[in-house]
Amino acid sequence: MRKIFLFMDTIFNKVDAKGRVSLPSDYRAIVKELSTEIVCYRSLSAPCIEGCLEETLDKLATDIENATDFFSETQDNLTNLIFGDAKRFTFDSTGRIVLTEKLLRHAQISDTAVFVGKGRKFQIWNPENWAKEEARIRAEVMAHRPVLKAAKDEQ
Amino acid sequence: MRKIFLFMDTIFNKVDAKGRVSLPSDYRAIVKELSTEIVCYRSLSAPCIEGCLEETLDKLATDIENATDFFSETQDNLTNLIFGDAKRFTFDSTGRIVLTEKLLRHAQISDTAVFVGKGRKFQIWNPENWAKEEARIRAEVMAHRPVLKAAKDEQ
DNA sequence: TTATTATTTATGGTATATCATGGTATTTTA
DNA sequence: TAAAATACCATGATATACCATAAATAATAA
Repeated sequence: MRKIFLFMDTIFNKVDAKGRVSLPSDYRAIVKELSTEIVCYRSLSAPCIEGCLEETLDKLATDIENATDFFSETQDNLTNLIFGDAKRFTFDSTGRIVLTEKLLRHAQISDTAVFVGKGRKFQIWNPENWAKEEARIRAEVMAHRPVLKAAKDEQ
Repeated sequence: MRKIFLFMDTIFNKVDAKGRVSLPSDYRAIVKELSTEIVCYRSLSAPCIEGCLEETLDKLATDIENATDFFSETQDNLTNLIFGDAKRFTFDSTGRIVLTEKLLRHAQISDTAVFVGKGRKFQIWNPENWAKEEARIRAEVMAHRPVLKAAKDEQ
């Protein structure tokens, strides 16, 4: 089995009237090689869709199982929110998934979707929102550059 | 055998006069693939029905047998409640289960049931109650953002 | 390098299968 | 035998799988 998998790059794909989008071919290759599936959900922190491998969520479910007992309410809220929102997406022979109305609305996506790699996860943005977000992140990282450097030096 | 099984998504289905509801097809696929059954019981903490795979309850029974240290009186009482309340639900050729009066009353469900995925478990809600509950959870999770972040980072 | 060809990928359209749901028949059991 | 529970059938709506073409990328030869 593949040791390394990383969602990378930024890809612009068309979304048709039915919500169909081609999953970037690199992403598809990962899914195939690991014989798993993609899971998507509304990001809790931004107006975008978040995606990961099903096994990533499975790991989370197992962690929760082990960390708490069957009746625990500690993580109860979290599981409702995450798993209640998440949905499995399989792609057809041409490599497309069909995004739901709920997800598209949350990310304000109409005719174009931007896939942004995040390593173990990826995000799907509306092009304009992503442009703004990228600029914001760049600015913030630049502003915190010295802190980042200091943190590295400390190790 | 399937590597991963997760109850996910939020699905609204009709409940007819006999208490019949379609089990979401994704849920049915899991039951079929693992050749097990669905078990439902009244949630101990909320006005909803809780469901899981029979083998999940079996695991719970085993865990309690083995974990003598944690065999507290309260846990013992809880298991009495769960196992005493739990009931197997098989679906017919069209994929429907028939919920009992007791369960429907507890969840205040009349004509529509909302299936909410929770990973290894799922819940069945009355639509209005679920809307309120979801809002409550969202608010609470946002307030405890740092905890969420820590939990997410662990995966 | 540049031109040409071969492959893979993206995307529009359509046929097909699946699903949810109302209804009916059959079996169970009280 | 009546009442209830269960299994089966029918249908419209929806989602899925498949086909065809265009675009883009990679590979090969000049």
